[in-house]
Amino acid sequence: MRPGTGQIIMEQPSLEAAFKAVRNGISRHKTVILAGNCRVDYEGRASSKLDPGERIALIKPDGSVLIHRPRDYPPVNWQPPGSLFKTSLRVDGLHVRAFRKKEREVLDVTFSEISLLAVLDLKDTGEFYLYASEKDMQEAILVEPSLLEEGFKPFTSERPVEPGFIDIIGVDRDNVLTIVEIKRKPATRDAVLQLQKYMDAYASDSSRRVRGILVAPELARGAQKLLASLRLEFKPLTPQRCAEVLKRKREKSLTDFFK
Amino acid sequence: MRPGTGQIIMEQPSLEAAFKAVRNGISRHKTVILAGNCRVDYEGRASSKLDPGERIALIKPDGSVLIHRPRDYPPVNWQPPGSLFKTSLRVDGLHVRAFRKKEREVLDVTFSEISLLAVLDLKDTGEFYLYASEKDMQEAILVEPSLLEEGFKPFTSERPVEPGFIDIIGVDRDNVLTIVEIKRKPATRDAVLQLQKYMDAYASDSSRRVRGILVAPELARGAQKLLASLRLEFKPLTPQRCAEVLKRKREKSLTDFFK
DNA sequence: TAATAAATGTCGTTT
DNA sequence: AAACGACGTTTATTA
Repeated sequence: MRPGTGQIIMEQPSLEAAFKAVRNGISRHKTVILAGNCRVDYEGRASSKLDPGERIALIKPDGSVLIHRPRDYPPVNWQPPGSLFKTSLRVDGLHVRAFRKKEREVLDVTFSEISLLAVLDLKDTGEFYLYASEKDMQEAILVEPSLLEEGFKPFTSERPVEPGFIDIIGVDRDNVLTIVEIKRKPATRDAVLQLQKYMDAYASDSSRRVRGILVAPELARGAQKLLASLRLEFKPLTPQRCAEVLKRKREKSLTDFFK
Repeated sequence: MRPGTGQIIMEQPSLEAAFKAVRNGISRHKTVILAGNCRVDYEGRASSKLDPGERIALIKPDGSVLIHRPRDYPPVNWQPPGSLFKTSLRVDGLHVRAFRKKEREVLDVTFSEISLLAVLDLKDTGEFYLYASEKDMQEAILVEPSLLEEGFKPFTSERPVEPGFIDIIGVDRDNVLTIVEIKRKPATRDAVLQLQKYMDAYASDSSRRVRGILVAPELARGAQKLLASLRLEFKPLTPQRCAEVLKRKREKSLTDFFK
């Protein structure tokens, strides 16, 4: 262990040395990384057996465990936060049991060989911001149509999100049919053409006037000219703004519920 | 790098050294672990920003990426298999971009400080066996009622899985009403009492004889006596066996489909 | 390629 | 505690 870092990193440690470091690391709520040959057994809602092979085990201070093979996005085995641990040294290797009493789930990992052991003291207080997806922008406009423009009335069925290809369809304050295409990134010429395609579909079987509005945080360079020539409109709106509106609406509905 | 192991492990490497090792490791399809202070930006179906903090980045040979904070089960940011990489050394640190062109998703990780770097060559060919859950055992008996006993006929609606509290209900070869309670683990006294509860519910509004069968891989010690005194029955059956039956059935139905 | 269903889904909120 | 819905769901299966 290097002084000042508070972390332990061992390459090809003996099982005995690894055992001590892992047990110590877990009890002190450090983040433990183990890489090497292991077998894994899970018993709970289902049960599983993973024959020996080289994987990475990640043990977090909050009691979550992840066993990762050198492929695939999801862990092959895992245990959610709140797990308890028992570490032991056995004849077949270093054994770590992660279990949740309440859920009656047990995860057993047995390392017969360890190529890397790291006990890290990770400090992570950084904020995580998740901005809304296009779907959320759609929902925001449906619950607060003035985000598009005053007087807009979307056609809504029971469900807040309409199926189909057109993001939103409705009528404006003058009862003019209005088709809305939403992009969460600067709208390109492609986005304009996409909207035009929907416009064509409606214009073909209707002689009524139809408005087409492209909603996006901004309009990309080449798109502006095309938009104007096709007599389409642009409404600037950011996913962030939509996220705020949705959040406020949810808080409001909660307030209404309690009053 | 230790000869014979084919792996690189560096503690507190310089960003320059880390850059070379990471770029090399990714291009050679090794498993790369990075731990240290980083910021993460994601842009795709949604967008996210993760302010600086200490995390673990896992880059797999199949092109999947996982960014793990020292808490929580799911990764805070990720990229599924098939991602492409661009690694670069910038003024603000070691930058790794994982992107998927088709899905138009980009993940950017920038390490300003690295406490651990590991480039591993994990060999993992071990088989993974997932045995059935209780629900799967239920389905196995419904598609192959002889698993319970010859002549058993479960009441089945359109769907193979019946809703409700009783696992399976049906009639035996003599047309006697039969209630089945399934446990995927050794059945305890509680399981016996649970079955008895369902029996009582049926006995109360019916004078017909009713059989109660407890299905489980084995009968726990204390349960055997209770079972006998309540005149209930036990049928040994393992989740593994059910999984095999289901697999065979699926293969058969596939064969029938093609002939 | 698109639609559907399952997952040891997980994780939150609401009842 | 149970139920319901969302998720950058992911994943496999099927039309």
